[in-house]
Amino acid sequence: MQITIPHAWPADAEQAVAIQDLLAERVDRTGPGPRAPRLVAGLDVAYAGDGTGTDGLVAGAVVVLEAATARVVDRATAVEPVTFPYVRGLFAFRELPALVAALERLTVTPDLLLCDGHGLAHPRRFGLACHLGVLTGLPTAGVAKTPFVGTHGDLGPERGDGADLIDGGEVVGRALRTQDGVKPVYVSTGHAIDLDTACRHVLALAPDFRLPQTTRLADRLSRDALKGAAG
DNA sequence: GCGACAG
DNA sequence: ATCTTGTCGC
Repeated sequence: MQITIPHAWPADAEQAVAIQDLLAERVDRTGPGPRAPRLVAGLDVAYAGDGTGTDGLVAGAVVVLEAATARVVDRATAVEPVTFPYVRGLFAFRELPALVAALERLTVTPDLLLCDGHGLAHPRRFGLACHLGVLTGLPTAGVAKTPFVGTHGDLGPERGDGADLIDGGEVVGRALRTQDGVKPVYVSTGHAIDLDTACRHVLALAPDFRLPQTTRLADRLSRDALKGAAG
């Protein structure tokens, strides 16, 4: 799929924030989004060299699963130099170049993108999942391993239990337990999907492990791509 | 100023 | 995120 970046590349954090504020208006918060997506893609990156600075490489990976069978139907990677430092709330600008390049190498168009990180659960309501949603026009959701913004009450101990993430008086995501007695993941919508639907898909994609298969496979693929390119 | 900090 | 020794639990 061809992707056009609708903004100049930011030279510093201030410009990056301005871009987020601008593009945040383009986020589609309408639900329900795809009830039964045929193809679900997982995205992740791996770094070589400095994990926070601008010296290393970033490998982006996309793995597309057929939801009904959990079979891999497509995959793509791209390795790029890191061009933006790690700044809280702005790490999308570190990962976007590699992820967009990988998405462009896909031979199919996914019905849903699951990103490693947050979507609306972001200080400016524009986390990586929202950014990728606006760029691609596809439904997206974020699955993060640790909370970022917001607070939530206690959630039950069993798989499927959840508690809404509240920030600034609004629901921005949900702490969702995907395995009995295991730490929850943090799901937030990115673009063109609602929270309940996103959580349903995340749960369905995580039958055996804490993280969805899409994320696990993309994580492994991004590390492999890095080895083949750098190390 | 201090602590915390998506990946 | 990545590096990496040591440790706990199944």
